[in-house]
Amino acid sequence: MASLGDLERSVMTLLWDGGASLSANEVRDQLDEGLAVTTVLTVLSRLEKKGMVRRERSTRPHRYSATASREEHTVEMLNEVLGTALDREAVLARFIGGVSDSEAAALRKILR
Amino acid sequence: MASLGDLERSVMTLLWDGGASLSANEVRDQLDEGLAVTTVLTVLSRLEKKGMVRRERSTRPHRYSATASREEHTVEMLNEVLGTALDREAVLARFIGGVSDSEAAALRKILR
DNA sequence: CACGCTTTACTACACAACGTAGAAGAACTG
DNA sequence: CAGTTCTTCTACGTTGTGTAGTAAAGCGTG
Repeated sequence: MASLGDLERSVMTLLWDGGASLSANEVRDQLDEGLAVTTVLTVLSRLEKKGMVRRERSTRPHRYSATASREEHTVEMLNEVLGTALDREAVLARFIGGVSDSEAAALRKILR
Repeated sequence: MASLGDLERSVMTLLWDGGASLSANEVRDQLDEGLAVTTVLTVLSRLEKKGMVRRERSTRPHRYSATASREEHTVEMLNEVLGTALDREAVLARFIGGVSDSEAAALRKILR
């Protein structure tokens, strides 16, 4: 449902990491791929339809921002995947069993 | 990379949950969607190309089985998603913070 | 207010993934 | 060998994505 194409992901990366909202032109410039603005506009519209981008229509270049942070989005994806499991605990166990030591330490703290 | 279409997922579900290997005809019958066998064969071939299905070519109806268990596959997906995170710990923290109490308890045990 | 510049909307096309299946060829069985 | 069963190859429609042109809409300025 929230899978992203390459260009879509690049755009989201800008919106996620930049913090501030961007106009289509700013996105195009920062992408630095020599794309037409209309291309960027199309992608932004599609991302808006997917609910990943919010568009400020009241300003005159419309400004776009991510509706969720990168972390929130990633967590959503993780939950979507976990939702396909029959045995959630088994999956979680294996998944968590595979993280690094420092990550495991952090998790122990969280779970306490 | 390992995303599945609806039919592909249905087929994998049969192979995962059935345990044993299946022939194309058995898959078609168990799917119970009135599909042509050739349709099932195409899907099985595509799943084989994706590395999710193993095909026994030496027997005469070829028999198909999943190369990884459902859990293994799900964990793989989880790791793929986690791999897109910039701050893995932050993502893990939020993700784990959202699981149920009993799941959290199970994880505490795992992490000990 | 009219004109030109900027921005947006609409439409379009190519390409890949997937669902779907027919036609034809290969293999087994009696 | 003939008939039946199974597999391969090819194909077509649909959908998602990358890409962009054209036209329409909005805005600033004389």
